[in-house]
Amino acid sequence: MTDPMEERATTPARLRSLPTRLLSLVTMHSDRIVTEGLAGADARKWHYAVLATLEEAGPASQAELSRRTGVYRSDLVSVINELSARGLVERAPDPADRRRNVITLTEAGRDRLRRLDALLGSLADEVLAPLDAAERDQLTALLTRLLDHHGGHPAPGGG
Amino acid sequence: MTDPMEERATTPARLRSLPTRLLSLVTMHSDRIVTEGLAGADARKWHYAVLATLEEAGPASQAELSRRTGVYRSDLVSVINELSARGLVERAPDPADRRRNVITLTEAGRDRLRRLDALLGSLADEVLAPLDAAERDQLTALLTRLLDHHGGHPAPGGG
DNA sequence: CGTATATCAGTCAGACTGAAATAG
DNA sequence: CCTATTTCAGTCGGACTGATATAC
Repeated sequence: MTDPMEERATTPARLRSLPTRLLSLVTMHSDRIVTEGLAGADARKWHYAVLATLEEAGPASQAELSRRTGVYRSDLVSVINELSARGLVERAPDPADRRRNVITLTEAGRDRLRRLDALLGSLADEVLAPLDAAERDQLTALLTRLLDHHGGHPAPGGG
Repeated sequence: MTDPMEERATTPARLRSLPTRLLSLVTMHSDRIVTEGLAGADARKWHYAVLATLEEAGPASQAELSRRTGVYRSDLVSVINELSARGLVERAPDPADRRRNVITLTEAGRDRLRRLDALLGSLADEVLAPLDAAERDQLTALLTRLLDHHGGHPAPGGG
């Protein structure tokens, strides 16, 4: 059919220039790099999202964390389980509203967040390697406008 | 915890500016728009990829299509099943190499491809709505460089 | 009453793996 | 013998839904 020597057959031009496909493919690479990099540090994306949110906005209920991070309430349960098992957050009942748990960042959690900040920075470097600083800003700006237009992360299920 | 009136709590700056996260989130919106749009036309992303590849590069074996589109050989089976059930492609044994099936685009497949081209164009418009033409080109160029750097679509499993 | 919270039990599509049967 | 092709069966994490118990 084609030269058996070439390892990766060429993809049609139509597919190569489709922006929605480009987004999917680039994100697949990016997600893989980030997921594997975090796994090497015994962490996951949601861990970082929760820790960063707690540091920037202070203690919060799980529902609040869900709204801020985009993680589904149902999935947040296990994330908080994992984080508290590692001593990175504390989960305590809210005396003011006994339906709620108050999630608080511990000192160990703050330390871990520093490490993950650095790690994610270098992983982003790996993903964006071929772009210079100005181009990275350009990309970030364009993506931010798209995201704002489409309403940020999907509002996790009101279940 | 915060004003109960606001529906979507604000996401921390660190998360909002993380390029890898931006990619994930934008792609989630983009994929949803594309998947739902195609579903409304009784099609899926792989359908389009296969049809476009067949038109641009001519008849090919399934392994060849897998290499060109990035669809896994195992998943290609059902895609070809669906396409041939709709009369959009024909699957016939290759007399020159009886391991192979030769997949050929039918006239109906060519027509369908035209429709999907138009549909995907308008779906891409929807995804990129806030960007003008120059910005879309910028985004496409940046993503293309990232994709080339990371080696295109992952080479589907060598089984 | 209606609504929000935390939790659990699942579904579902998509990426990916392993292995069998057949053919080169 | 080793490799390539098609196919099937199945895994695995991630997004997402539904139901329940509890509290407001």
